[in-house]
Amino acid sequence: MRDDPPGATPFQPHDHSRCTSTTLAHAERAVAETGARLTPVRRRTLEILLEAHRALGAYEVLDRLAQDGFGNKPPVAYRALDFLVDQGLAHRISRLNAFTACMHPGVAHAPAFLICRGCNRVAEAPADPVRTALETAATALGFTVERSTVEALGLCPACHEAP
Amino acid sequence: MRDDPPGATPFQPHDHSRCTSTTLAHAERAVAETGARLTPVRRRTLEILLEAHRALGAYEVLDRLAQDGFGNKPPVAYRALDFLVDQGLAHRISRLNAFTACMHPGVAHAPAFLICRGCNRVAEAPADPVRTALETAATALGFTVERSTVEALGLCPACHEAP
DNA sequence: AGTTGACATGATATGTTATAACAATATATC
DNA sequence: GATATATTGTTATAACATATCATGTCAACT
Repeated sequence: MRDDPPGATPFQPHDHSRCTSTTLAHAERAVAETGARLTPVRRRTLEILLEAHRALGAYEVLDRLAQDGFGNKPPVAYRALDFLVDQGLAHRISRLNAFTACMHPGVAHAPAFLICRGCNRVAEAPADPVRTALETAATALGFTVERSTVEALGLCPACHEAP
Repeated sequence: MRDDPPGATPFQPHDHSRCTSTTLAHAERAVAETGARLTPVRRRTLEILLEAHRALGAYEVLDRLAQDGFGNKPPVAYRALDFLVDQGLAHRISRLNAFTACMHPGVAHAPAFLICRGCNRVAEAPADPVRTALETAATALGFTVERSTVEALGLCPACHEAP
């Protein structure tokens, strides 16, 4: 067993079961603090996202939930996913119409998403300077930014070497 | 008649028929240069986007194409829209699953999109500094960016005043 | 313990967005 | 005008998403 280096991303090798359990433990606490509950469907949905370590469509999530004995109708997946997104435990990747587990829960962040077209994995990159630049551009046109989406499609280090 | 000020955006008043005809004229030339053809459906699709001056869903475009005697099946709209996007004459707004005419065709650009939630109009903002910041963040993780999406949701100047 | 109210889940139905696959037609080139 | 290529049309279906109403669960209060 080894610790993940700081700044670890899904693109780098890491102890997967450990990052999963750490995140789940955090989730329990974080959710409780807001007065919400991490119910079985919600917890399992988060696990599914964590196990995948890539963006999953709502229907992929739904299939797995159904296999585990939860409902098999779309709202089941969408409600759980929306909950996780609201709680900051998952992100929606607009470009893919899909969802990923948040890799830095608890830390205030509005990341840029790096989507590898080789292995389909998604990493979160620190995006403060990106947001700042966007704010500046928007302000120059008199536009007030409320929410923003920053997503990049390309190749991760591993897929770059072995295409 | 008056000229649009440099940096005009859909958020500011401007001579609409003029910006439409200018863009169409440019499109004819630009497309010819690449060896492609601006066929009737494609041309009409671009006109539809230009007339709307906001993001239109593929099926909205399709309805209008059908009214004009073109096919009424989804691929008709999607093909024309994809063509225009490939040619740099239109943009896809990922957040809205919708399309807009490009307001700065010909000029090399990878704009940030400012989406007003008041009036639904979409403006393109210069995004070079934004892309640079994104490149920097990605490179730090060994990720190579090929395409990127930068979209902001918020309020335009007009809607900010009169909500 | 029983009532209430808020939250959560399940089920039905439908709406919206997007593409694969193939046939028919137009256009360019030789 | 024969051939190749690009474009359009059609059928069918896949993939993504939400509205609505019924049912269940849990905690707080009386």
